[in-house]
Amino acid sequence: MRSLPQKRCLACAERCRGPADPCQAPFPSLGTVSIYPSPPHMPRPTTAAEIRKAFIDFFVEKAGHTFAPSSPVVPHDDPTLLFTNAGMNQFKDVFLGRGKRPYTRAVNTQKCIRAGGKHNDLEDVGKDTYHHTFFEMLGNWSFGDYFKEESIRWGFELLTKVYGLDPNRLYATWFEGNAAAGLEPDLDAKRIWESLLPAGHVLPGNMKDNFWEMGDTGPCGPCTEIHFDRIGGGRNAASKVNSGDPDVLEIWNHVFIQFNREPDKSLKPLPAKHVDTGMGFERLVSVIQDKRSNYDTDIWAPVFEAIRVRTGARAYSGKLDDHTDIAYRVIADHIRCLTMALTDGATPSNEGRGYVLRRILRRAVRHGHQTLGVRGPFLKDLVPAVVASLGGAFPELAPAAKRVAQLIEDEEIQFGKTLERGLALFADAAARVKKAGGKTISADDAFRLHDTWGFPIDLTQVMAEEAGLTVDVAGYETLMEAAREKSRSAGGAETGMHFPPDAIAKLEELGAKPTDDHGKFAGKPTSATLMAIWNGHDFDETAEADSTGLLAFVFDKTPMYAEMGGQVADHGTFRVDRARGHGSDLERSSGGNSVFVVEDVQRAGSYVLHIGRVKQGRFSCGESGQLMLERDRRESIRANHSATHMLNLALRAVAGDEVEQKGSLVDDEKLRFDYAAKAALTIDQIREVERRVNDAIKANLAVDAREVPLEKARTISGVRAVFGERYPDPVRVVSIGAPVAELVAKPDNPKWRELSIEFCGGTHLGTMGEAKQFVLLSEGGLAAGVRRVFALTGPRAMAAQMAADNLAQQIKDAAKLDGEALAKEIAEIAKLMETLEIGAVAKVELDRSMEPLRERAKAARKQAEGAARDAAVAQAREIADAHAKKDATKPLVAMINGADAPALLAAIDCARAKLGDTPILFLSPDFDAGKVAIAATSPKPAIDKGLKAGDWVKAAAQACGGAGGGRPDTAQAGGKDPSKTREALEAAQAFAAGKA
RNA sequence: GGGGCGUUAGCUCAAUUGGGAGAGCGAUGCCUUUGCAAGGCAUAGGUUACCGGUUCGAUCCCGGUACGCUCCA
Repeated sequence: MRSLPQKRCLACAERCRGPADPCQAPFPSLGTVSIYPSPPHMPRPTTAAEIRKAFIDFFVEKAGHTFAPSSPVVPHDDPTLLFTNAGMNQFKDVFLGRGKRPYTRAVNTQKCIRAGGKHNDLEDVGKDTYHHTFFEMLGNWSFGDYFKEESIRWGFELLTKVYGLDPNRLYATWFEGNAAAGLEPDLDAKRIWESLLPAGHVLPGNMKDNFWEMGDTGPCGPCTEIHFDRIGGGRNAASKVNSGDPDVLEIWNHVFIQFNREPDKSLKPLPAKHVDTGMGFERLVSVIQDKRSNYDTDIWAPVFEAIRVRTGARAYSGKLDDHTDIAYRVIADHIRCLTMALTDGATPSNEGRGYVLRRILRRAVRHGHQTLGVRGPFLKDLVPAVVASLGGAFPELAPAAKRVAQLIEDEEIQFGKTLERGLALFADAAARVKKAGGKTISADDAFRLHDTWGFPIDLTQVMAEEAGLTVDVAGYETLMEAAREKSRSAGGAETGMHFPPDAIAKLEELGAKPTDDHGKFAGKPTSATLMAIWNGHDFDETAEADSTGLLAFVFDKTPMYAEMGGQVADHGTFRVDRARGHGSDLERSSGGNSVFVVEDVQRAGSYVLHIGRVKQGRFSCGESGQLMLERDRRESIRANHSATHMLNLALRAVAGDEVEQKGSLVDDEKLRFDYAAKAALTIDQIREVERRVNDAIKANLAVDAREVPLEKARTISGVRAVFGERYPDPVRVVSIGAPVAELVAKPDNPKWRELSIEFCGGTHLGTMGEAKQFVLLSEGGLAAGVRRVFALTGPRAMAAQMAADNLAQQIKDAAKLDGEALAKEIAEIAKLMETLEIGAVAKVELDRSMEPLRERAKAARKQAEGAARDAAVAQAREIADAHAKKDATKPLVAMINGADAPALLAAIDCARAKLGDTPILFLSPDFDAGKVAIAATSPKPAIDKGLKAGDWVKAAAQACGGAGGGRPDTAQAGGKDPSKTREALEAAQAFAAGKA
């Protein structure tokens, strides 16, 4: 390792080349920026690791940026996003005006995945040199701080001075404007670039290339792209910019965010202007290392080597259309993506992002199996190579490696099963085609193989080819498109209230102060002033009871908790009681109270929105009144939230330290807790978890919450923080069992590990005793490696306990019953156990105590069935013997007592054995059930004469109000009127006589 | 979020106009064999996932729920 001193350069001009030298000629237009230090004298970064480090160092050291580590590729708090797909994702709230950071300049390398969403590069991976599902995005950001001038000039300096790229090979594009969209050209960017680059290297660009939008709505603005010509040599490559030429490629995009795209498609200027830049790391490395393909850089070499060793394939040779090389690229890309996504907490599954991961994995497996000839799981063995190559930049990889490899192996095995089943189904389809003399696997078969059984279409094609068949791919595509359309068209409508960033800005303009919500923890009735009324589109001055739809009220202060951190919002009311002196004289004289019912509470920037409806009267901005929350609801939520913390602690104690919170939901009815764990909890573990939480309740442990500086708070031993979550500074620490002050006084005390200490902004109990009782309702799997438990507290928990106790008693009482009464009672109890809320432990115990009862009921049922059958057979024997003595050839019609359909059939069998070729019909009335069972058999000779058993029983059944049928040789029927048994018998006799 | 498919004995799976729930493997017992491997015979094992509906009758048809597989967004 080289380690040269990083001296600041004082005579940079000697080494710096290029048209603009910031060391010598600082940007004249920028007072503060011009004095940033000169680039350090260090060797040109050449390895990927050096290049990454140089980027971050440049912005941190030169321009006061804060290094903000990459957020996880799995966004924890953005449901609109499948994966983190750009560097700005973690700052989205800042751009939307909803959040703030303690800094205004940030830099990082962001882990990104582009697959499955709006940006989907999955299908392109392997075919070219630059598409990846996983990649790093280098970026620097300004949050209402510097703008175009600094951003462009620093970018230029980094590329030319630090990385040593030749300015004559750089090109820049600027937004030319769009009259139709009402957008001015970005002449600022044009001017700045013209001062830096050779003439002819600064090019206008259109809406598509140079106007950036985050999505259909949201922040947007013009951007300027920096392109690099790999060939150089003094040529002018301007015509090749943005033309798809792989040798002239975009490397860095600087976006200047200054507008917000509204739902009605109009553009509104943002209150604060931002800079968002992104530079593809892998691409930059290829440029600096002078390789024509990203895959030829040192980023991929270790992963390729691991693939070679594991699969025994020949070495990677970098050819574009060579199948082995394609397989190398696909597998290397996909294993990087999978390792990172799984490390960050995603799991392969059958929906959402998990499904994207499953597809990625299967694609890699197929390339390995089909092209490289591997058998069995092998991707899992490549994880260490990824960790080795990326673990330095992303320290979270190494500790997760073992778990990730296990997940991958499980998934590979599962895919193996899918393939095996698919192969069998394919063989079936192929055999059918061949039998019919065809040559083509039908579109239906191909589609079903894919859609229902997950058998990939290209595999079907390969298999068909080997069997000398073809596949109707065109028809398959048609079916596929139809299925896609069906999925798309079924999109649901969005609900809720839209509160755009410019509404926040307008509130600020109107001088509305941020909502003071310090009272939310106490939740006491608060006298508040109505500052603004938002109707979903505009601000109103007043609101009346007959106005339809939801409104959002903003107050100067509030006792209500807005939905956050998995805790639901408070409900409540806002009242103006004019008789008591609120409101204007006019309104008072008009009399009456006004009531606004709050159904939801949301945060928007620093404001709290109280969303609901006017129930009575009218409201005007500026009025004061009482804000009150629903007390019972809040109490239940508090109990459930504190219990959730204790549950987290208890789970860790019982199921091991690897228990990692994956999410939680606390509302007024229950609590839900998701966590990562290898195995399901045993019933004993559930009992133990329950006991621990209940012990805390019995001990009436005090719950304390206090804000602590983040740095300090992180040092408290045993503190629980949700992975990937962003915490404010200072952070609120919630501790159960010791005052926060004590924790902070001695943060490394190992005793704290036994307490529940979490970063949490939710509302909690004063003492655990208020929760009264805790019952764990159920435990189950959510996805591979993720478990979910539901639990209750307070009155609901007590009710669950009582229900369990009652059922236990009911089961005890049922033990005294016998026969049918017992069976009925068992069914009754089973139904109650399904419908009632009962603890998981109680459920298992009740089930166990039911077991002997079920056994007994079953034995009794079998015995009863056996007895009924024996009785029926005994009667049949007598009847048959008597008949044999009289006239064995005549059809036999007789009544049997107390036989149901199966018993009748047994009786028929018995009689037939004795009588040989005699047609037999038995029937048996059941007066209790109001039914008549009928069964008949007819031997071949009788059938030939027209006595078909099916018709015979039908004739008998119709005579007693029923119907029936069956095969000519055996048939069953039933009547509904036992009082007409005689008629049925006569009808059967008559029918048989007519045929014989 | 929307589709498709599945759930039958301990396991793998059959069962068509809706009419008597089966096979193979495994288990158990007995027989054969000096013993083993094995073979022969017999037996047990089922609320056809759950709930409701249609029907004289539902594994089968219809609706719902749960779980699993799978495709799409």
